[in-house]
Amino acid sequence: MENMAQRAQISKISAFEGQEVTIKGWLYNKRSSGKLRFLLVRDGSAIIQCVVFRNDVSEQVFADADALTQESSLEVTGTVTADKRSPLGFELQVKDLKIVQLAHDYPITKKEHGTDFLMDHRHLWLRSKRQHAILRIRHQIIHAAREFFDDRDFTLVDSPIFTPNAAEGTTTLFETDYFGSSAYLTQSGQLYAEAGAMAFGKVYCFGPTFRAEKSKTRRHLTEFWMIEPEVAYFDLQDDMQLAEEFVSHLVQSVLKHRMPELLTLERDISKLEQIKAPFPKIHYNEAVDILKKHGSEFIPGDDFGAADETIISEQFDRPVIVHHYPAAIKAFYMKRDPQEPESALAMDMLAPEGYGEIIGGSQREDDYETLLNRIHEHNLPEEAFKWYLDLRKYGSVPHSGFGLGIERTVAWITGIRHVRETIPYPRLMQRLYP
RNA sequence: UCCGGCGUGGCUCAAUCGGCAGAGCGGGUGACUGUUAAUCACUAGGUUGUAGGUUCGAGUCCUACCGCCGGAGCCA
Repeated sequence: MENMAQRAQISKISAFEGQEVTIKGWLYNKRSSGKLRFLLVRDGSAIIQCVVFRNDVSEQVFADADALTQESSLEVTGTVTADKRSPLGFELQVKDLKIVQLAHDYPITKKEHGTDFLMDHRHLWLRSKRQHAILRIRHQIIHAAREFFDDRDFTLVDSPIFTPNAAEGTTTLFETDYFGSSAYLTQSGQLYAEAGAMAFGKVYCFGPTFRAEKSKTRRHLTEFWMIEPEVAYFDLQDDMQLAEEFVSHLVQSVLKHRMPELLTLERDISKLEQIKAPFPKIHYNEAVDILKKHGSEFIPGDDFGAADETIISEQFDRPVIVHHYPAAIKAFYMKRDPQEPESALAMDMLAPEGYGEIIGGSQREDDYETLLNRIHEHNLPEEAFKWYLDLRKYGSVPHSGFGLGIERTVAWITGIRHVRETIPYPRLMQRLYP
């Protein structure tokens, strides 16, 4: 391949109409008809059909086109032409072709495969259209999340992954050996974010979190990503408003920038278009009334099960925030409402269409003595929380925050059933490879 | 951990009442000048998850084990 045509990215190919370009990529699929070979070439940005006509190329080039197998890497040079038959709108009339490497027996074929097989080949599965669409939307959601907080003058203050103690008990933590003593993988960055809020006013952290729960459902991973804002001088009302504006922004950003991907996934766009703040906000007791009305066997005072969450969320056309949960079922650090001491100033946001809880948040306990008592009541080691208690000793203020699970949010917005496809390499109870 | 389901070529599946293990895709060979999961012809490819049992005969029935899937609990 001696000629030096300009290099083109397929997604930007319209700018090169009529010109000769070189595309470097991989063979996505190949079809043929007589003296024609249709090469579907992908370069990571998009897929373009490259047409090889026997009379236009050397014998060697035509033979190479014939020999190409699925996912072989190649460089192809030709003229960009507009074509109404093409989904992209453009094709490449091939003049020259160079095989970079010939792939043998690519395991993922054009017919359907089972999830377990595909997950065993997750490193290759990422090349498929559907996975591209999902992961590009994930990228958009993460971009929009950072953009949202950055535009509001939040500072990114990340929390550690190794932690000496548990935020809410130790049973669901992954324990690791840390130079002879124990360290746990974090299950929330929140406590550290609180320290950040006392230093910077408005902060967020964004990173992976780990839960050793033996959960086998479509909503659970053992390793997932969470974005957690925390704000000083913020009460529960402020927190709920921030949460609804945040989620609204994520959805609108995906609608604005990732419509082709949503269409690839056959997402019902009308369901997303109505996701605009404000969201409905209901008291825990109102949620209980809804469950009663719909014949649930729910026992007031308990936390909602998956079926209960679905019943509640089905009453609304956008995410619903449930607040004032019984303090008894909530974490030790949540502040109780002085007006109703049995209730925590806590809130959860339930996504529509049965995707479950995507946000959990609260106003935090800011009184030193009260928090110390809670730590004792929950049988947590006081020593490990000394630094956390310091925050209540040196200029304590009301503050609130929440955590949003990225994978559940991606599953909901993309409309895919299971969270395992919303992360490049899902970690599940039975899945640690690749 | 509990409940339910499924293990058959590389992949996705079929095989009637217990009676010759089959198809499509992928691989190989060939045909075709506009294919869209191209199509067509030919071809290779099997210890039916493992171990035992019932039977003249087991992919099919029974027992145990292993693996996976779905759901529950817990949570984001």
